[in-house]
Amino acid sequence: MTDDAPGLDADQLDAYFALMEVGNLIQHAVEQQLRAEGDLSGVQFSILAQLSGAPGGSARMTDLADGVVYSRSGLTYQAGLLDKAGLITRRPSADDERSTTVTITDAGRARVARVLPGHVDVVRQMLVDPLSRRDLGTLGAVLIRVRDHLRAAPPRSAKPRSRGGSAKDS
Amino acid sequence: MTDDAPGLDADQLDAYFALMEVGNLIQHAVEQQLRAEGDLSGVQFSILAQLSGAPGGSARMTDLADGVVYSRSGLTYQAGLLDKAGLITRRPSADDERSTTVTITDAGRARVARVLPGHVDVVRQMLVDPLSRRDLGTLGAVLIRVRDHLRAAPPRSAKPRSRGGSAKDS
DNA sequence: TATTGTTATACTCTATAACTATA
DNA sequence: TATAGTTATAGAGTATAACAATA
Repeated sequence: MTDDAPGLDADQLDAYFALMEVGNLIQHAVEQQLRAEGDLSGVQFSILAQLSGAPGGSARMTDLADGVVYSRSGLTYQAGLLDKAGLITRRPSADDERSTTVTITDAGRARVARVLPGHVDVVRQMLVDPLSRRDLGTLGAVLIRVRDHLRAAPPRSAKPRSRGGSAKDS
Repeated sequence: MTDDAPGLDADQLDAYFALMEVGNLIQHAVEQQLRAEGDLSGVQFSILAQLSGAPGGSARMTDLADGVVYSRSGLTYQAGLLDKAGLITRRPSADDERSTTVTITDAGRARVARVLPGHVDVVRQMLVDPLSRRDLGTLGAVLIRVRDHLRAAPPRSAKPRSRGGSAKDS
């Protein structure tokens, strides 16, 4: 239907703009809270949170990169900061010496625990409270569908690395 | 109900994480497109788009700041770049000499027109296509409700400036 | 005195390319 | 040769505080 339309209709644009504005406002508020209460950036918190949920509190750099999008060097930079702060440790992986296994420390878990209440508070105030439980459920369901779609179709064309794969067209 | 709950339940967290991830992925893609096709950052595009829709293609710096969130100095910086590029003009406001009236130029409008198709394309691919029209409508409606809520209750506590207002408690 | 905007400055973050080491 | 990660470096962007000018 929307195949050769030069633009999007009003509803579609509204949804897009609202999504971006809401996302930015929440992100901004969350980053302020994380910085104030835990001296963490949003990215750093994401890394720690991801490790918290991982088996053994560990993951390889590559796994983390998949969840944080950023460039590898950017991840190395952030991991360096977290390491220096004693919130994670890094060591060569056991099975593959090329890999680095990142592990969250007790201090790291404590830091997450420290900022989590405030973090949750911000999310609740900005996103959860203004919606009925039912609407929030709907929102989540729809967004998860979008997310899965986006994960399945990564930055087509980008990623000179990591995608490697089958069809080398040169 | 969720009054003294220490955390959010799984559904609520899912919605939050999905929102942030989708927002970040789209923003990232959009910024790449804007940079590649129009040599614009996302913020710069926002400013130009806002001016495009304003009467006379003009707005005061303060009006722009309200729509872009960032600090005033950040806005001045971005406006400086747009000015240097010939995409906007700045001059003291007629009615209030303190204010700066920013106006989009023909070149500015042309630049917006140039990047818009690709911009719309990205949004369609990432957000519109994977959803039914109905789901997208629902998504938009819910997010708009959240957005209005957030706009009504600005960064409570923040903004030493601009909020001025009634109750000076000192 | 309050408000609008700019400037100076310091800092954080991200990306690109070159490089090392292991598979 | 391909993959995992780091390093060096450069550039963009943001925020804070001090400042100038008008209301």
